Formats: sequence, C-alpha cells, structure tokens
Amino acid sequence: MPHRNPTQTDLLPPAPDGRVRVMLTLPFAGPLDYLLPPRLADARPGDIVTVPLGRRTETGVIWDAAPNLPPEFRPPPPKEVATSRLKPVVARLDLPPLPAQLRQFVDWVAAYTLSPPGMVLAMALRANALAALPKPGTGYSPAPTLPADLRLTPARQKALDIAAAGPPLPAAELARRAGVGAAVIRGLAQAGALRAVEITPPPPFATPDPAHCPPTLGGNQAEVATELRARVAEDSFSITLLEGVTGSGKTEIYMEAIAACLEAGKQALVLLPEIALSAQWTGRFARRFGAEPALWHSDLGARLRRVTWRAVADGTARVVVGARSALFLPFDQLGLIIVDEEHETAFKQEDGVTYHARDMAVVRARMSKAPIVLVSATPSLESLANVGAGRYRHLKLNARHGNATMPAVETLDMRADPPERGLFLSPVLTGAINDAIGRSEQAMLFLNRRGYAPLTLCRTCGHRMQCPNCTAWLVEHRARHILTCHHCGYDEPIPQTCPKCADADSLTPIGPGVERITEEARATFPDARILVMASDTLSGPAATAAAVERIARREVDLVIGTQIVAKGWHFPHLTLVGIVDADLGLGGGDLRASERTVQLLHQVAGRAGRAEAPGRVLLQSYVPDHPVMQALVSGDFGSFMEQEAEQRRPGFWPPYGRLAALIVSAETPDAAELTARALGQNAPRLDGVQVLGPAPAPLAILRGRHRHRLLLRARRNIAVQPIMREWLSRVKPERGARIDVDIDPVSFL
DNA sequence: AGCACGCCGACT
DNA sequence: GTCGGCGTGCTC
Repeated sequence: MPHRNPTQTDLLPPAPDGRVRVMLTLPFAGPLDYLLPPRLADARPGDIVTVPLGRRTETGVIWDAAPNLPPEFRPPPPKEVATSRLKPVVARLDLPPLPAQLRQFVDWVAAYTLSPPGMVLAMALRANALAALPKPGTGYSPAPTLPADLRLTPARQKALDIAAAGPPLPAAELARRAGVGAAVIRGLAQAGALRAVEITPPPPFATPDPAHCPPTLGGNQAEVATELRARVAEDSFSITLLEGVTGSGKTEIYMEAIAACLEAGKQALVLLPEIALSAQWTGRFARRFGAEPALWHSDLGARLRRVTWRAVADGTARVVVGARSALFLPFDQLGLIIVDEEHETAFKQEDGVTYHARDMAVVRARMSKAPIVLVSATPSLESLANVGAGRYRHLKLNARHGNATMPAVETLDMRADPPERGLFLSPVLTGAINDAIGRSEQAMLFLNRRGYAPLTLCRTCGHRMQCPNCTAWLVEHRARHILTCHHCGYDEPIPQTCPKCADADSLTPIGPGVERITEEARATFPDARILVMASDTLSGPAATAAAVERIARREVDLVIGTQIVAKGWHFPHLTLVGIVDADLGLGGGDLRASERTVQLLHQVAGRAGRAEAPGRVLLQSYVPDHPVMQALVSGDFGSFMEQEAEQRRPGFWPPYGRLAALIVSAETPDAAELTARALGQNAPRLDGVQVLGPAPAPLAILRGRHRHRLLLRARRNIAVQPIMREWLSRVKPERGARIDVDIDPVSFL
C-alpha cells in the first residue's frame, strides 16, 4: 500500500547482526530485542510487527536504535541480552508505519512522566490502528464496448444506464438504484457488459476550504489574526499565548491560524478540554471552512477510530479536533497545534499514564517544528510566567465582540444578607432572578456540586453517611433515591433509619447540590421554565448540545448547572448569573485553589450579557473581601495573578519551581504506611530539592486503598526525573503496595 | 499485562 | 493422594 514518505531515520538499516528493538504495548522498561530474519531485512523503525513473547505472540513497533531524548530524561540503558538468546520477529504487518516523530514523542512522554514507554505507545495505538485494513470493495461500471451479442432487456438497460451515470457501485447498491434484481447485475457481468472494478473508498473527511467564509474582523482582531498567520507561515516552533475575554472572538481568530495552516498544506490539531464542547466547535468550524473537522475522543466508535487514525496518518484528515488523546495521533505534516481553554485542569490525565496534555502539546509542537497557540480568557499562571520570562509570545484581544460589555460583577455578603433558614438563595439573588425573568430575559444559577446534598447527617447521634471504600461523604441524589460516592461510584438506597443509632427519620441532608437548588428554585419561581445542566443529567455531547439549543431558542427561563455550564456556550438571552457558593473551591489548601476559582467563576460569569443586553453576575460569598472575589468584581485579573505569583515565587512553588508527587497505596494500612515511611527515609537530599511528607493523603482511602503522599519540590532548573528514578530504585514497595508517580501534579488529593 | 511456576488447604 | 488458591517473577 502507498505508505507515507519515509524520513531519514526510517531509512536507517537495522544493526548488522539483525538485532532490532521492538516496543510492545506492555509495561516493560523499554523495547525488547529480537532478530530480524533475512526475509524481513527491509523492515524499518516504525513498522508494525508480531513477535513471540513467552509462549504467546504480541504485536509491537520496531523502535529506533537511539532515542533522541535530552540526557536528563534518558532512562538507564537496559542490560544487553546475548544475540544467541534472541527470538526472531515473526512477521511484518501490512499497516502504515508509526511516524518517527510519534515514536520520538512516545519516548519523550514516557521519560518525562516516568511511565513505561509501552504504556504510552498503547495510547498511540489504542485507535484500533492494528486492525486489518478494510478490503477494497468491488464495484461495477459498464464495459467500454458492450458485447455485440448482448440481449438488452428493459431491466438490463436500466442497470446499464445507472452504472454509466456515476462512479462504480457495489452490485447490491446498483441493483437497488436500478430497481432490478441482483440476478440482472450478475447476468450483465457474466455477459461482459459490466466490468468489476476495485472501489477506492472516498476520503472520509472533506477538505476544509480556508476561503469558504472568512470572518469580518473588528478592533484589534485583524492585527492578532495577522500575527498568528505569520507564526504559521514561519513554519517553525513557536509558542503563543492568545488571551481574550469571553466573546472577544478567540475562536474566530485562531481559526485564521488554521486557515493559514491549511493554505500551507499542513495539518492542524485543536485540543479541547472536554468532548462536550466538540459539537458546538464543529458547527463553528463547518461554517468557517465549509467542511467538518475530524473528531477524536476516547469514546469514538471502533470503525470511526480506525478510519480517523488512518486519515490522520495519510494526511486526508486536515484538521483534527479532540480531547487530550488526540496528541498521540500519527500526524505526518503537523503545521499547527491549538490548545483551547489552556488553563483547564481537565488537560491533566490522572489515570494510567499521568500527563498534562497542554505541556505535552508544547513538546509535540517542538518536535514537529510547528507553532502552538495556547488560548484562554483566564490564562494559567504557568503560561503567564512563561510570557513574563520571554518564553512565550503574548497576544491579547482587547474587546468583547459587538456592543456587549463584560457583565457587572457584585458580591452578595451572605453574613449580612442571609437566605431564609433551610434555603440557599439570598433574597437579593431571588429578587434579581425575578426581575430578569420578568423582563423576559434568562437567568442562570451555578453551583459546582452534583446531587441533592453533599452530606447526610443523623440529627440524633451525629453519624455521617460515609463511603465504605473512600474517605468521603456519600452524596445524596434524590432523583435516583440513592446515596453515592463521587470518587468510586459506590451507591446505596437512602436509608430510612440511621445505621448507627437506628433512629427513624433522623437523617438530614446538609448543604446544597444542584438538585436541591433546583427544588428551591421551583418553589421560589413556580412559573419559571427551569432546565438543569449537570454531567449526570445530560447523557452526552448530543444531549448537551440540545440543551444549549433549547436555551438559545428561549424555551428556558432559568438554567441551573454545574461546571458544564461554564464551558464556552453561547447564550444570547442570558443576562443574569448567580453563583450559589462562590467560596466552594477555596477550601482544601490546594496550591491552585484561588487561581482555579477565579478561572472557573470568570468563565461562568462570561455566560451573561453576550448580546445587546448588559449582563449582571451575583456572587454569594461569606468572604466577600477575599482576593478572589475582589478580582472577579474588579475584573483585574492581571493584578490578581501577580499576587498569586508573588505568593508562589519565594517558596519555589510552580511555576517558579517543579513538583513531583509520589502516591503510595495499598489494601492494608500497614503496607501503605511502611512503604511511605521507607520512601521518606530514602528521600533525596540535594541542594534546591525538598521532600514534604510522607503524610496520609487527603483522600486517605480511595476505592478501598489506603493512601499516603510525598511531594518533591525542586528549583525550576533541576530536572526531577533522574532524582525520582534514583529515589524509587532505592525503595522496594511492601507486598501489596504500589507507588504511583505524578510529575507536575495538579491534584493534591 | 499475561502466563507460568510454586507452595499450602479441601475434595474425588 | 490431587485440584486449585493467587503470590512472585519473567518475558528479548
């Protein structure tokens, strides 16, 4: 099959003794050595092969002889296996090879995150990439000259006419369209009037047209778009932070960079923090470019995954929009990466290989010699610090599109103006909602907590309903009549009596979730049409898009939602946003709690007042003087982020230093504690490096496993990988205990 | 990750 | 006496 143009590294011949390294999708420290039999002597790095392993056969990728890694990340070389003990490669599969750049990226991510490279490779191949190629189908078209002795019945004539009218069709399809039986087609083929030809399937993705529907740009948009186009035209690695408030037209602007990339004949990758956003994004893209982009996320159907993977590899997919796993697609001519909502913590993958897609995207761009654009209304402190240090360029869109102004943000002091007993909405907020609905405008209530109540307490004995597997309270979900754990998924029916003191009807919900706020809103605004948007009430991107559509069509007066409403939805008639609990994200002693709260609440606030009507945002808070609330009220995020920076700089907290976490977990408390203690005793003692802990994790038990944490903090100029490697090599986990590594942690649970 | 080998409890 | 539990260790 016509495979990609080989690059120079692909052409390197195998070692003279026929030894090749093969990376398997298994958690080994590196590739295993095999012998290349003479009949496969032309095999090259990237080729997909099957090899024997023990008494089974595994599929893997021929790996490069020398991984091109920075020395500080390079894992220690494995001990050499004697050539005489090597087994031969079984076969090479007829599949497109894994591009050299992707192999290099896999090595880099593995070394950076201290993950087994085979597990990173698994992410790159999870696309069903190894499934056999679909067989080319057979179609029929009329022979150039019909046989002289052909008997033309009306049915035969009809079939020939249809076959002549268009491209070759499969027999069944041709029969169906001609309204004749399959026998007619068979007869024509036998008579030599129809010829069987191989059908080449059409490219699965239409080519987007950069000239389809260019936007009209106002303010400094044109200037910023020109800058971005210039970066793409440079055809070299660069990093740009694109900052612009909600509604300033960030998406339109970076689509101009995509247009430039398409004009240059290269592929573009757009990373979104969540697939829920992709439906809306795809629509905007199609309007701009007249074709749909290729979509990539983890629950794409098997067939579509395979088709998409191939189309990315052979370059027919020009623009891919996807979640973080799209980074591991086999792009051949990557010319641009966009990371939208770059501040989102959803870019950090926490399970399996722990990596930050935004940071790895920068690495991927560097390897592809391509520009990358990080986009946000509220950039992360990391990105701002990189701007400050001159590592990133900074482009700022300065106006909201159209006439709309940023909404006016006010705090509601809950100490001075509390809700009625047992309720959660203050009179000021309910009044404002009534006013908005009265003016036929829409209102929104935001609370980042699913369910009815986060805690169920026994009024008689004080017992708290707890998860049996986790150090966490069970959250009541009243609609489903259950108490459930948001960490492990455990659930049980809501008990009628207290399990501790057996008192009847003593269990009381404490605190609000969106369900409870909805209940209160229904009572307070009996005539309002209310829509709830939460990840557990919307079954997927389609349902989410439908809900957004209903809001846009004014079929809803009051939207009540969790985090999901914060995303970049366009609600043209929404003028009021009420934040039920603005203090919610501030507890917990998380390094980035303040930063994250500002980002999230600003994002929610940005839903208000996008069209002609000005927006208003009310923050219910018990600490209205908190810098977070002040930043939201003043809209001066620059000063807020500078304050954040000043708090982190002296202690060398990120982004002025590096963090790496070790999470010890075991079924028994002893195994976890002993292993954690051993890690503590063997902690590195180096200049510019500190180890905090071990300490029980905030989530001391998760899914039945007891957990302890250690945190290593290092100066920014110190690579933590070799330190961590050395540290881990000195500690053997107790039986049953596991040590997980999290480089650049964002969660401290 | 599989899949063996290996050393201790209840069965035909 | 054997079947089988899953703990430990190896796979080029």
